[in-house]
Amino acid sequence: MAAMPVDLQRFFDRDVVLVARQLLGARIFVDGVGGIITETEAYHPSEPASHAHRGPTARNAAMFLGPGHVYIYRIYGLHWCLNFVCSDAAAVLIRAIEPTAGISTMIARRRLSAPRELCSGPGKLCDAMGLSKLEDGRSLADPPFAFHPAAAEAPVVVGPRIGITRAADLPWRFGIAGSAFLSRSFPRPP
DNA sequence: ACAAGGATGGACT
DNA sequence: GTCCATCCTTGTA
Repeated sequence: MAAMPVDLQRFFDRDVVLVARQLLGARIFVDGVGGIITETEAYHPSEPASHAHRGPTARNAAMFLGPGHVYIYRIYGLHWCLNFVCSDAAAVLIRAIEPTAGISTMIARRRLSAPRELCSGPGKLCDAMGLSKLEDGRSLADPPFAFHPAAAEAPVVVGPRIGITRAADLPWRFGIAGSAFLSRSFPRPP
């Protein structure tokens, strides 16, 4: 296993809400299949929606491996969800990606051809990129992963996180404004 | 030992 | 909009 490159370590070893914002526009590939991150959510152990809120367990062990690792868990007994670990066992859930590479592979895995449906949800993008428990705890610096930070900051829309019951008021969901590749639309500001 | 329920997606009305 | 598949982790006894 290669050492975590300094720049990757630095990118993720910061406040999880800042990282979640700055991940918009970054690119992630798994064996060359992937694209541009368009939607994220931040989870911090200090709030009860985080899987690390009650400390280390067998499931969340990857959250305690340090910044730049991948945490993948199963949800509702059938889907996988991809997270990037930050400082303090916090993590960013990747909710949507705009596919740019390996699209024919994604179409084969998803058995759908509409580009907008390939990675527009946390479970969908794991299916499209072939991610499962096997990749849980691996480093983003090592194969099969390739990660490239965003070149420029994208215009951001903000809203409450999806599908949670606790700490549901925190505005910790972020998306690229105007993107056609979000999991669902953001609520209009009041 | 056991019951509850979840950071979802797809099918359907 | 509603319904629910499916299973593993977790809290509680």
